[in-house]
Amino acid sequence: MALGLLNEHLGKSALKHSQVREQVLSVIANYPGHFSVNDLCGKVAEAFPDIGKATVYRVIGLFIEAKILREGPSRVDGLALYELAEQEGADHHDHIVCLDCGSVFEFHDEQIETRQQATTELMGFTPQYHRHVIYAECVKIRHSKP
Amino acid sequence: MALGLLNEHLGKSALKHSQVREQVLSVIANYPGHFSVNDLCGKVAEAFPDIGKATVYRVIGLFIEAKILREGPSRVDGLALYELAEQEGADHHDHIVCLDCGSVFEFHDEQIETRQQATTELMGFTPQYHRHVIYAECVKIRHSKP
DNA sequence: GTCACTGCAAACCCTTTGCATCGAC
DNA sequence: GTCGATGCAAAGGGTTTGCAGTGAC
Repeated sequence: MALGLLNEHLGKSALKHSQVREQVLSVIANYPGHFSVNDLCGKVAEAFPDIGKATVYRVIGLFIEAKILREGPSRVDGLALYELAEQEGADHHDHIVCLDCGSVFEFHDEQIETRQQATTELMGFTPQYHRHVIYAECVKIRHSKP
Repeated sequence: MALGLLNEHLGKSALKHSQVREQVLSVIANYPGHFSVNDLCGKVAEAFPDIGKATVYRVIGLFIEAKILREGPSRVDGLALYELAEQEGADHHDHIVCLDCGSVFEFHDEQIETRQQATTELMGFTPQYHRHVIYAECVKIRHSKP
C-alpha cells in the first residue's frame, strides 16, 4: 500500500530509502483516524523508542509530499491533524469536528464537491485541494470519547 | 457599525469600555481584507505606537467573542487570518487562497451552504460554523500582489 | 567514499501569562 | 477606591534548524 507510494516518491527524487521512514510508515498505517504530530510521536516512541521527534516532523513532511498523508481538519484549538491520504480514485471526504468532545467525523457530498470545482473555475482558478471543516454540536450523544 | 457591536458586547459583560479597544477597532475598520495578528500589530503600531502586542492579541479574542471579527482562511503556511465578521443577515462567504501568490479571494455558494447544513444535520449534528478554504492556482494572472 | 538521514539540543515563531501600573466607572 | 485593562518581559508550546555521527548506495 502506502509503502509503494513512498518508494515511488523516493525514486523520483535524490532521496534515500531508510529503515526509519519505513518504521514510521508502519506506525501510521496502523493508526486509525486523525492524529496530531504529537500523537504520532507518542505512538512511534512506543514502537521505536530510538526515533526522535525531529525525524517524525521531517518524515511527515516527506509523506505529505509523497501524498501518503494529507493535512486533515484542525482541532478546535487550531492544532493540525493528519490522516492517511485517499488512494488514487477513492472517495475524498471532508470533516465534522464535534464541539462537545472534539471527535472528528468524516462526510462526503458529491454536490458540494461539484459546486466547489465549478465555482472555483468560474473565478479563474484551478482548484488543487481544499479544507472543509464543519464545527458542530452533536444533538444526541451518539458517540463516546474520553 | 462595529463599534455598536463592541459596546453591546461590553454591556452584556463585566468588561469595561476603553480607549485602546476603540483605537484598535478603528484600525481594523480601515483594514481591507484578511490579516494576521502580526499584520494588525504592525498597522496598530503605526497609528498608536503605545499599544502593545499582548493587548492586540487580547483585543482580537475579545472582538471574536463580540462577533466583530471572525477567523478567516489559513495561509498556506498555516498562519490564521482574521477578517471583519459579516453583519447579521449579510451573506456569509468562504475563501479561495491563490497558491501562486497567497492572495485571498471570497466566494459564496448557496447550494454548498445548504448541502452543508443538511448533511451535518443528517449525521446528528447542529452546525455552528465552518471553515471552507479552497487552495487553487490561478489560470491567468488576473490579480496582482507583491 | 559520498551524501543523505538521524538524534539531540538549541533556536524560532507565535501566543499566552505574571505582574506592576494605569484607567474606567 | 475598586477592579478591569494595559505594557513589558518572560514563559509556553509547537515546529524547525545546526551539527556531529550514522547509514544507504
